Amino acid sequence: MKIDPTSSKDLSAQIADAIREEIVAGRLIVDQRLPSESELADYFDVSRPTVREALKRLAAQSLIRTQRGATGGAFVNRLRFEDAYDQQVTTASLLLSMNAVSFDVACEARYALERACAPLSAARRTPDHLATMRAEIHRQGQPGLTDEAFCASDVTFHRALVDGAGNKVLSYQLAGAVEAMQPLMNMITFTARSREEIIALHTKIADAIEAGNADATESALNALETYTRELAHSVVTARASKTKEKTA
Amino acid sequence: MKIDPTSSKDLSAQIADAIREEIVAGRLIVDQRLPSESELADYFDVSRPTVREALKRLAAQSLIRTQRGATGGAFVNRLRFEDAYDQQVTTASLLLSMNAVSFDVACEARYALERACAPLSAARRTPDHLATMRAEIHRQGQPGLTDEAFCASDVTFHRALVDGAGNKVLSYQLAGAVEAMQPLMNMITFTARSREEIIALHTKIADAIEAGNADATESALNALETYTRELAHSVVTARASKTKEKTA
DNA sequence: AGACATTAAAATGCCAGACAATTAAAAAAG
DNA sequence: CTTTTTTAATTGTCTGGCATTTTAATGTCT
Repeated sequence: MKIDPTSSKDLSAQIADAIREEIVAGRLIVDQRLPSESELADYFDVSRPTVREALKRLAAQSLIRTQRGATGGAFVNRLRFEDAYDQQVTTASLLLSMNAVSFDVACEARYALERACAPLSAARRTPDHLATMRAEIHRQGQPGLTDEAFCASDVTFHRALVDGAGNKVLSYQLAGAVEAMQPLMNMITFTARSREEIIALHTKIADAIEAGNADATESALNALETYTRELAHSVVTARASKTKEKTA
Repeated sequence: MKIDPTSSKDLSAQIADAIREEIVAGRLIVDQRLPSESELADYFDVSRPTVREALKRLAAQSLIRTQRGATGGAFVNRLRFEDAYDQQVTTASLLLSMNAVSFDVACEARYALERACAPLSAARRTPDHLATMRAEIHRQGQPGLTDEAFCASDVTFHRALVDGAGNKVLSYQLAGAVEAMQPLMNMITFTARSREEIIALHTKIADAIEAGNADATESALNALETYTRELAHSVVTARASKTKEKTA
């Protein structure tokens, strides 16, 4: 575990990299205590603030947790799926918004991933997952529901579908894709008319899942993808013509 | 943008959260300069080291970059797919190793995701992608190839398959799943015999992709998944009986 | 006036030392 | 033996400073 004082990188970044490497390689294991900040400062021959900056970097990635007091210190953190979700969602959202990812590309990715879950979910979903899906469909049909609430319900519905596959790794991977889409989805304000259609397609999906029919689930998802993309295009077209009107 | 000095959380964590929120909400945009460390310290009524710890947290997530000198400072960073890959791979690897995710679960997720790319890749892959796949298959057939090199080549092959879909979001999501599997795959040391079979299946996949045949690609991937899992089981069983022998 | 060297200013990077807050263990008191 | 007090270790935070880097401004010479 060494650092290079002549490198162009920050010392704190180098120290963080060195410790991260130890964790990834398994030489520092879960719940193991790191040396105290003073000891690390001595070891790397830097000051305590510099060590602290390095530890904060690791903490930002949930790789360590710190505890105060006599038996306190920095401990290797067991990275939980729940912790990773948030980071995944934040990262995926920013990737989409900062790289001008088009609605089509994001939508295609999302439904491709979701279709990957469909057969598993049709086979394994518990009554709980199905109940969640039905409940959200019901909520989506209620009049007076705001666009934001409709979108949130949509996310919950799709997450239930994904979680129904009963594979935590899949759920983790999909969380980012589904939730990061929400801001983009919000650009399409759901009219009463399009909600009706979406609810019908959601019902089709839930029925297929309930029947354990993988093919039907997949084709229902296909229909939903097609409809969503058409909707987006019509919104974009409508906006474009409106802009033209104004500039004319 | 406020912090609560009575909160149990670190001040630096609160400040990082506050700034992150500004970035995610789009109130701080790409390449915008943040106030200097001293100004932030004044604003949040904390010391400069505390502000610095907060900024290092954000830097660890690639949300900001810093620059020294007269016109330097912290700038909102454009999160690139390449930057996100590494974090995604690290996070996914640790999730698998720290949560005792079984080979079966990880394998299932990986191939489910990969099948999601298959139809798109069959339709859109460029000659480049195909050439990469063929080259890796050839490499895998060479005698004297180490297990590590074979695994690395396997990863490259599958990444070419995924990238062939021509969807950056999909590639990003799958990078973690595919690469994080490598340590688990390494547990199955590939014998000369199993390599033969895997190469045959890889060839089947490449042929299907070249022919633009989505169904054939999918079934070839299915065959590969089945074979991989059988291989893993046989290895586990063999190890178990060996252990029994020793203890007996 | 223009080119080059010097200086100044602003910002981050880093350090030393200190004190506060927290926590658990050790010691003392009952 | 139980409860209370003390002590020690550790992280959290602050103050103040110096080093380094980079740009802009200034001055100087041709």
